[in-house]
Amino acid sequence: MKMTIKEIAKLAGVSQATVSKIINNYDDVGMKTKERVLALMDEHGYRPSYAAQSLVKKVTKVIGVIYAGKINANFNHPFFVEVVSTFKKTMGAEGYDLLFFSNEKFHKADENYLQRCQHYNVDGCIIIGGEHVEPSVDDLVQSDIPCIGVDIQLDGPHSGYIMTDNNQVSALAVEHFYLSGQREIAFIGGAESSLISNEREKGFRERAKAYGLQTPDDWIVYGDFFEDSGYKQMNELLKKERTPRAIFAISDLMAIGAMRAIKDQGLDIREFAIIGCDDITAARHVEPPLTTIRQDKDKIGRMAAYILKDLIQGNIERTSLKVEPDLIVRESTGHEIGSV
Amino acid sequence: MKMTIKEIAKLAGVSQATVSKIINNYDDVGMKTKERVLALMDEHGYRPSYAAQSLVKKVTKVIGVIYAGKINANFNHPFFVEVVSTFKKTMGAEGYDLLFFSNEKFHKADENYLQRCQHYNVDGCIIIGGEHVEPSVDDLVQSDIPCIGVDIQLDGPHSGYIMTDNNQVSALAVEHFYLSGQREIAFIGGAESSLISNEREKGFRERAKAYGLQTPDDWIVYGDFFEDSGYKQMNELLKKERTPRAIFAISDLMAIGAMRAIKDQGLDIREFAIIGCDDITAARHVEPPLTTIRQDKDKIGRMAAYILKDLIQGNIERTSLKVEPDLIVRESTGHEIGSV
DNA sequence: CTGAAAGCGCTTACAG
DNA sequence: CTGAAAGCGCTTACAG
Repeated sequence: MKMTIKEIAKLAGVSQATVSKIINNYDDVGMKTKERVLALMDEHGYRPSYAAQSLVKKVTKVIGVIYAGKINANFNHPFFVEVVSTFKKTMGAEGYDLLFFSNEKFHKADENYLQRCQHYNVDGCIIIGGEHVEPSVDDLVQSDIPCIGVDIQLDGPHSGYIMTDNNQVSALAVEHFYLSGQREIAFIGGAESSLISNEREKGFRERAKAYGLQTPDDWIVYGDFFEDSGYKQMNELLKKERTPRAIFAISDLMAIGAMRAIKDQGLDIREFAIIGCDDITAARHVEPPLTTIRQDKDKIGRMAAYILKDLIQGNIERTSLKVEPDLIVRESTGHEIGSV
Repeated sequence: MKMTIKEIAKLAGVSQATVSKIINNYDDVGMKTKERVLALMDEHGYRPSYAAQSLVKKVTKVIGVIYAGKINANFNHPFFVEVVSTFKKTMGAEGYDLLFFSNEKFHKADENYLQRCQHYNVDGCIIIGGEHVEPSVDDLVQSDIPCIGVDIQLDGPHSGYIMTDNNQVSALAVEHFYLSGQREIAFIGGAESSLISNEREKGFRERAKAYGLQTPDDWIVYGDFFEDSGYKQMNELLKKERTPRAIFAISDLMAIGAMRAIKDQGLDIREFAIIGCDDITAARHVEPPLTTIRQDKDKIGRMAAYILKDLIQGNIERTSLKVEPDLIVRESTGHEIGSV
């Protein structure tokens, strides 16, 4: 059933070498021979074996996909799934397939990303960054395998990384509050160990200062990006002596949790101004619809693919890119200027 | 840097064959030799080449993932992403990695799932079913490569499939309407070519009949599973001479669209009873929270993995499984009995 | 324009 | 308990 090059060669009455040259588009093969062989390959549905090819060539046309870190970098994470989806499409158009490493056996001490990449001989890989990244990621990044990081800073000899300009994320939120007449803002961050959360907090503080806005220290609290933590932190904020009216939560889920907390306290949600982050589907559907900062998932996925391709082809070496976020204004900040 | 078995053998002062036996856990190797070689492999981070191994062995420990059909079966589809996520975890625990085929080059006439599976020599594959499935899927399913289908009926010699009991999906919805005192129900289906939509419609009609409920023919309409189509179809329903008060939409997004249509018409949403399907995140957050029929994504993904494993090991041949859905009662059907 | 031969990194009877 | 040798399905100088 499954044919080999040898059988095709015999059928065509030529040597293996000739068939191989046709497969690999060498131009020193006679037209008639070529046509005959091509027809035969087509007829028998012949496809050269990946294993044999990759054993002798260096190229595999396979990209490894790694979700690094124990938290927030999962296959079904709503942000990353969009990024990876676009990445997959873009790489797919170039003929690459994606190999997703499972790390369920990772407690086994000898598991190691570099080894696995070498085992499969992938042409390159994409690393999705979560929190508490395994040290073995670094061995991979320092190797000569091209790597592109998303939301993780990679500094290997053939690596790059890409992420949203998180400073700008906060800038947009703070600016929008400022233009809405808010003068005091609370901040609900993610885990304190999170690179993303830290960048956004830094941007938040700087920008608030630049606009002369107040950000009392006890109005800066931390959740874990999920809804319940937003609910809990908002309740804490509402217990303070002075309570905030403007809240920037660095994930939509936390913002939604915060809205729920406000309602559950019997307060009027219309008297609060809330901004989230991500623009998940639910953001449009909560009451009131949530103003949010959207990351350009599409661009991130697409650029990650382009950069990785350039890295693989040796067109570039180290590189990094920040992608601009967008402000999406909805009613949770009380008005509808430029609503999308 | 990247070692071969030959180098390890030389370092250890034994033959390749001996090293190979150690890698493959043959038990006829001396303890001391084994330990020495193992230590060496560890020290040098040696990992046998996938290509070389798979060339000579039949097993690859790689599973192909195929999103078949042009519609509704995407990498980032909210339902399938959960299913595949659990599938990945379960297979991962067994040491399998997942290879996602890209089908961006698919217009190229010679693309063919069977060929690609053979090319990579995958141990088996999972096929996610959408609409308008490519005929080439059938060649794969009829081959001797084990296949497990999700939301697609597969009848190959070594294949199985799994999906929610769609008849039961409708049964739960109809029953809930019946118990809420509704006596006339409208139905918003998906594309008419959709297997899932057809099963649900069939179940809906049968069960409504069994309960003696009215389902006027012009109250049975079709969208495309997305929000806007629900909005549009609901508007059509509201133009009828007699308009429905109870609506079963076979996706949450369409249900949410329908709710929006009702509100936009200036009608009181509280006078309608609406049931969706899927239990997406937004279902909890719309006003009023949406009653829905939840599919057990986790179980589907897990069972798909178990079945595929059994298929690969030859423990079973053809098989199929229906998974029970759950009714999640929220306020869109007017009361809160047994709310989750 | 075509083919013989070596080699890619492994595994597996087989012989000792 | 260990190793020499053939073979898995390809590609690539090289010679003709």
